[in-house]
Amino acid sequence: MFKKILIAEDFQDTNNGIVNALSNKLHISEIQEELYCDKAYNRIKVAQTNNDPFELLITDILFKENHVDRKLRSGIELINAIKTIQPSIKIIVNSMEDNPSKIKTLFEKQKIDGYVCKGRHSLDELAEAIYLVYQNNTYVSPIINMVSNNNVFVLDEFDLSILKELADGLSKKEIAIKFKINNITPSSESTIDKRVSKLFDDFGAKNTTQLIAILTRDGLI
Amino acid sequence: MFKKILIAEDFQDTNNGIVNALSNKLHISEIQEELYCDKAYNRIKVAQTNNDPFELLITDILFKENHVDRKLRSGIELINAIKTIQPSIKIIVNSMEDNPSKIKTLFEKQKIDGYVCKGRHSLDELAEAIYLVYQNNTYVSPIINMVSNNNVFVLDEFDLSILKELADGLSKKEIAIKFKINNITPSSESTIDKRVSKLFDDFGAKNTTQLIAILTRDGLI
DNA sequence: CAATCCCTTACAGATATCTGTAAGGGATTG
DNA sequence: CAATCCCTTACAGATATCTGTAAGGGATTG
Repeated sequence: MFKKILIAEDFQDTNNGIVNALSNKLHISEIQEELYCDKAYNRIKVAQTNNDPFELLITDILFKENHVDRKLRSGIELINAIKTIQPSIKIIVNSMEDNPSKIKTLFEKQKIDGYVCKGRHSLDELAEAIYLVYQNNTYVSPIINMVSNNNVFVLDEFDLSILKELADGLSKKEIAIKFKINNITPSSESTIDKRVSKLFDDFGAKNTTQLIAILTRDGLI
Repeated sequence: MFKKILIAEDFQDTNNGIVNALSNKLHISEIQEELYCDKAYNRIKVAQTNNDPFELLITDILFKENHVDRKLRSGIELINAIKTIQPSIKIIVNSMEDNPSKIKTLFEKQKIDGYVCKGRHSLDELAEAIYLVYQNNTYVSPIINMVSNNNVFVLDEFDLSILKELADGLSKKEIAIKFKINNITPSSESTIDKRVSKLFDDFGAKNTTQLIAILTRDGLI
């Protein structure tokens, strides 16, 4: 079993709960914890320099802002940074996110080894995840339906650019002008119109306002 | 100090963390925990019937849905239900919510005794809150600026009705018709227009789409 | 009780949104 | 290489949005 684990999680109660559970259930000798991404990064870097590296990182995605200046602003940035200095480290993400396509991206881009969705069985699932990841397998919380995700409509970069500008209060004419200035193509108002109308169909929205409401609520923009 | 406490919190890790911390720090003899609102309610009811009531409830606001049928769907509903059977019980809410006006409402309507915002100091704050609430004082996490809230624009019921319909894709004309049918007054399209325009100013939005984006992101609708 | 304030409502005019039609052009197919 | 498909673009017409003006009416103020 893993001997040295780091937990990065900004909620003190959750952090504490994980440490306690892992100490009791899995008998891991060294569990350290950090409340900030930057500190977690430094700790992993130092451990590696001292030839006593961490074997597993358990991290959240969202970290609350506060007055402290920080370079790494999210679990994703933390993982990216750590993977460049210690690519072999195992990573399990423990977060509230339940959007399958976002979790899929974590496995594909961040090359994580396990995903545990915070909920009524987090701790049991986390123990299971650690067990499987130790054996070079992957783990995803059963509540996340990774299969049905194939039918879900995917927003590409162009769609997202349009949607973000709309949520920012720009009219389609203004977006067309902005795209032309920034050499984003296609850029005609008509094409933007067409794209947004297609999204109405995909997401069952009657107009732009409802579309933005749906996507904002789902955290897609 | 309190002798009998119930914790209602659906995240197993958080729940576990709170129980551990309170056992160690405050030496409270009886700490029970529940992952569901309905079960928390029953436990409090039974304890009261047996003349061994809980003295303090620590609860979250949001509870994840799952396949289980449930009557009480949120911490707020749980508090309301409990206050009707045991008005004297002390209540501390422990949640991610950081909107001052929503927290203010909890104190005014749900008559809670303390509010702890989940974060890097949750456990320390929770211990402090329990200590103060035991002495019949109230507690609010310092990060919540309850004072500046006075300047924050408040959405009344009428504003909310309009905004929810807009987010649901109805045009202003359709909203006017719906209001007339449901005898919600005022109901003219012109008045609805005016209200929404005022909200543009309040929240710095250029149009309806941006307004709904802002309010949805902030969780106000 | 007259003046004032605030809310509701109507209406008008300039834009913006939404839907549908159609043309053109690059890429793919047979 | 002709046919087809898909994407981009333009344009038109019906609605919807947004802003501003103004009238009326109830509540408050002096």
